[in-house]
Amino acid sequence: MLSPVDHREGPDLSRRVSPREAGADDERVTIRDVAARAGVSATTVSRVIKGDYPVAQSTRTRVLRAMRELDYVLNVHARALSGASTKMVAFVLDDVTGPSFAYVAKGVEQQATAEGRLCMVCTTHGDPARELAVVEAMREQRADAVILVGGGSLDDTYRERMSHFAHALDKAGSRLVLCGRPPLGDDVPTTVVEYDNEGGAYAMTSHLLSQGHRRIALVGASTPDDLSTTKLDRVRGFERAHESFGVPYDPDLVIPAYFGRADGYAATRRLIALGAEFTAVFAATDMVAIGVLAALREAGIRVPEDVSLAGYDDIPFAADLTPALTTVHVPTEELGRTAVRLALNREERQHVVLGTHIVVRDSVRPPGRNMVR
Amino acid sequence: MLSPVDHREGPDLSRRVSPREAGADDERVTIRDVAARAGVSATTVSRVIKGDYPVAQSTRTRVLRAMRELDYVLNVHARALSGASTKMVAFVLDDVTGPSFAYVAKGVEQQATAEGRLCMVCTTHGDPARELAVVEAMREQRADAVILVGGGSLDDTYRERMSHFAHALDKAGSRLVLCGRPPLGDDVPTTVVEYDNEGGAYAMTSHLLSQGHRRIALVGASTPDDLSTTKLDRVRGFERAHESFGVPYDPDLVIPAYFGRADGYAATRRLIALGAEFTAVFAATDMVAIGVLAALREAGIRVPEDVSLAGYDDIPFAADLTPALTTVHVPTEELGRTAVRLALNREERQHVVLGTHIVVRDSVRPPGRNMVR
DNA sequence: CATACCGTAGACACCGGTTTCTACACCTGC
DNA sequence: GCAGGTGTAGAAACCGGTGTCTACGGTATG
Repeated sequence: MLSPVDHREGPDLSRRVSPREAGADDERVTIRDVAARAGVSATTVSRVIKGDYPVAQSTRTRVLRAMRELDYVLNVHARALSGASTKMVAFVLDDVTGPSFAYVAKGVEQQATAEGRLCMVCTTHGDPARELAVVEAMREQRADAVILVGGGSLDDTYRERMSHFAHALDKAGSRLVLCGRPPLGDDVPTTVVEYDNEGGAYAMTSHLLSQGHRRIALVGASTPDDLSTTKLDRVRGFERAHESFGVPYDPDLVIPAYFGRADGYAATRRLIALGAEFTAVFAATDMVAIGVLAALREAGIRVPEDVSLAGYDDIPFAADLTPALTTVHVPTEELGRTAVRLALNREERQHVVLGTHIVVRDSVRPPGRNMVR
Repeated sequence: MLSPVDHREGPDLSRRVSPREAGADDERVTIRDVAARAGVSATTVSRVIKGDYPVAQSTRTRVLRAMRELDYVLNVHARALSGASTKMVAFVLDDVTGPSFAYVAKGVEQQATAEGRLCMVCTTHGDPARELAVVEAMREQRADAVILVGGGSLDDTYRERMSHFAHALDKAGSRLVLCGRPPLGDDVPTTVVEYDNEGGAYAMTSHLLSQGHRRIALVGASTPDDLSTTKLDRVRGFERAHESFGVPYDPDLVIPAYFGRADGYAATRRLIALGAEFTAVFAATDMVAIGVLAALREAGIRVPEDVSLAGYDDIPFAADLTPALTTVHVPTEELGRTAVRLALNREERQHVVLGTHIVVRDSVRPPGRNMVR
């Protein structure tokens, strides 16, 4: 409850400009208030806080006591303004409720905390325009790093503007991180943390083929309006595995679909209605797999007795489905941790690809006689 | 690639105080650089940005062009320092990967965006000390609102320090929001958004009782070291329903457990090993229910033929379990949205309780003859 | 013709820490 | 007894916007 303004100075130049006078109790305590109470200068208080300059023990004690008594809280904006890092990383994703995104978020948060950073989260709902706007906002915030998660757009003007941001952030001492999406180009200063999308799809398709499946439906290929790199890579792995096994695949079994539960469900119903022949379904994500499972079950098709089912992502619930879902594990948490670590420790390699591997559970079996249709 | 500094000005008063000279390419563009390029004062540029003061159209155009050419980015810290709101809300939760938390987060993010705010996320991993530290950090950030999600601690010194923060934030024009946890006291300036934990538990227990169940195991009661209010309320609903029905409940069937999948699993195995008699299990959360389900299945007990199972929270996967889980719906997204809305629009009521309701699916049936054991 | 007013724009202090440069007391050494 | 060093502390400029006060050209008014 100390007056925040020192009145020792003569009445001549005082009060003249004091916007403080209005609200009687708007008491924000500044470093100078602490200084006044401790009987030292603001400089000394600052030094006590930072601890990087010798301050006599007795002085330090007085200052600390004054801080406590006044309930002093540092103003990060003032600190940031005078050149210090903001100690903040920004994290941009499609949707917090995406089960894998949440785990990336956890990894980011974990590592950010470990490195003494706070964490901003922004969602884009898959809108590239909003993503660009959000990145711009992060430039205003002077974030230490801006982490973009999830498959990016391949649109040219989008890539160009994103490259611009990468350069701008770089010049400002910050960093653009692409997490789970491919680089923007060799000359663009970014940190890239990918995982082996194609390899996982290749491994899973190989697993299905080696179990004897010859007609595998892939649900979740690219739609004309969504050319996300994640999809492209997963489809490529699917194709490459067929080539390796010398097994041709039926293009009619490669079904474009978004990555939601409802999309898997709808696609499968359509597939069944069309009378397509298949012994296994490879869903491009576990969410899609859940939809596929529901549609199959509804049609009286048993999994895995009649049709095998594989997913992608290894979301936490994959193991709790009935049957437990065979899927591709993606190191989501590690993805987030790595993104932050690399962005803040620039001496490390700035492009890594994390491995994926298949997790065999109960939803895949060799095909029986009773092939669908 | 435009030179960020305008050199037209005479050499008379320039360069005098220019710490910029050192690093050749550390080009941060300020409002004054824009002003120089547009041939106006910094004040005018500021007015063009804010748009709350008349600026001649021709001047505005010149300024906007200069901003574009220099790739000017506003500095939010400078703005925040000179009194403006930070346009940020902070969001503090246990764990981003908790399925219900993610939905609260989504609601918070949604509403924050709608109100032109950015969103900080911090996790505490259930540690009250860390929660206090995080709230302190948010005070430093001058966030417009600090939203605490999830059952809080009942510890006295914790409550006292949290009350202190509430008062401090209030004085600073900010707001502490308790989301899904009870008020700290009448004199503490907080916004409280709860949901009817007890009512949901009451409704679900009533549902089970009305189906004829008389021996219902409650998995997920309070442990001595975790007296979270969420648990307490759910147990109370369970008890109150029994009273209403005039059915005594067996205290041995009220099992303390944490809220994880593994906890439900372990508790159920213990229950079975002990030879407890029950026809239904009410899991205190859906995650617990998943563990319970796994343990029952492992023991050869069918759900719902042999034992009925009910959950709490209505997480997105509840409908995809086999059998689809009967559970209590919690309006998580609305919880998040409401929290932000009330905190930023202070004229509304600052304490609301959202409703919960049961969602009947396939995991509950009237008890058959073959009761366990 | 002088005064008043309107629209527009600049000067300058200020927000709250940080940093550089300077200052002073005290001690050491010759 | 004085030059030089060391430990500690303060004054003032600065970071980059914003608010307030003043100023100036031009038109409307008495």
